Amino acid sequence: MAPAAPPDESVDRRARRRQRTRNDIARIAVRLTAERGYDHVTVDDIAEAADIAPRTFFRSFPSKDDGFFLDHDERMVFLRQALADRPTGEPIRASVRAAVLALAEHVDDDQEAFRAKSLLIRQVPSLRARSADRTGEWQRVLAEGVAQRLGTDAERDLRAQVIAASTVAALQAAVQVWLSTGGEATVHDVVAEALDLITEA
Amino acid sequence: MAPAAPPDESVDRRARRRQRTRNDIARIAVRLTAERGYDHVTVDDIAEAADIAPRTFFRSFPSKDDGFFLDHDERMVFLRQALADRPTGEPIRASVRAAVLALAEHVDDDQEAFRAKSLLIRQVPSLRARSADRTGEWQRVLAEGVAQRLGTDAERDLRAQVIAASTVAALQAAVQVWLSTGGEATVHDVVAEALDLITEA
DNA sequence: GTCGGAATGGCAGTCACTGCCAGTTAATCT
DNA sequence: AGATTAACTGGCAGTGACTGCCATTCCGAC
Repeated sequence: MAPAAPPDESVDRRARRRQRTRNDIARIAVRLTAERGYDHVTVDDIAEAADIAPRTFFRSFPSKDDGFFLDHDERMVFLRQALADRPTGEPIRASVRAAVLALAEHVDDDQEAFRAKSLLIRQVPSLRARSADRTGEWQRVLAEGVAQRLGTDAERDLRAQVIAASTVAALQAAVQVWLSTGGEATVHDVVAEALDLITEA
Repeated sequence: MAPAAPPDESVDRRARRRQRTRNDIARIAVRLTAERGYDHVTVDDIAEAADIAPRTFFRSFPSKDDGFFLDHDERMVFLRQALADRPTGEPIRASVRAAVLALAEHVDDDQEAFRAKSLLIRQVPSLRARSADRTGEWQRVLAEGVAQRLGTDAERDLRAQVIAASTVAALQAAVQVWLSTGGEATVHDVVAEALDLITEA
């Protein structure tokens, strides 16, 4: 038998609790790594600092690295939605641009945390690789959105793929430059400039 | 005292021998993985099939994954050189385009092997992530070449980074589409088309 | 209060990878 | 040829990420 639908509140409560734990663990993992360096922090260390059993860590995150990409999934959802929300009449590049800029703005909320985490990721090979892979997922999201607009099959539409890929690449490049320069500009502005540079000769 | 310079021949011999071993191991690793799937092949399996001790495997490759990226370093050197070889008067985008196309042509030699390996990499998360990271190195090479031409500092020059990033992204996208479609076109042609699409509205 | 499912913990095992030392090979010198 | 020396290889023990399994605990629902 299907169990009686539980009152919303309790479900939310469980989910929220779970989410809070994840946040805590992630925060601790990042802090410890910043302090001691990635390979001087074991999962056991993180677990102990978070006051959980090591086994439990892997119930919250599939791997040690995943604590560093806590908000990735939400951002993917956000990006997909932001793109879908653009008016259908708008030129496709403009829509993509707007969606990505919305995402970038999202980041400016906690620039310092973002900068710290990004620098860490850039330094550690396994995190860097993971990050690059996840960037590929953003690209997939964009490509699908674009293909949907164009009425094509994303995987086979070179145009959609190139638009998505070059956009994400520009975003990525903008963040890297932002990290390397003092950071007097906001992420949003640098990204905007980078997006303009794609199509410029 | 510095040892007397050894006759070239012997040095080359050692290097060649070493290179041959590496090739052998890599080939075996790819074959086994294609047959059984990535996580049903241990390093011990590969070592045994290659008739070496497991410990020796890690003398040839820093990690299990690295066998799949055997020729990466050569390609980076090739790309750097190809870009440096372009005439200084040429527009920068044209130079980058020519260099990347030269690289793509390089691949058409053994399309089938390239396709098989690429499909494998695309399937396996850790290989995919590693691949994405190495793609980032190509981007760095291109960005440095571009910055040198422009007389700027690569890390801080947004324009150089965006040109490099969007180019590599297009290359990447082209390969993915090539993999997804039947492959009636050559890699070179698809890449050329992708590069054109970057700057197109 | 108690029932049932979800979350947690602990344990043992696999596998990637590393440092260390010993044995082997192979190039160089006399 | 035989001694010397450096590179290559192998084995061993240890660490750390991750997994499957089972016992325990927690907590909302009745």
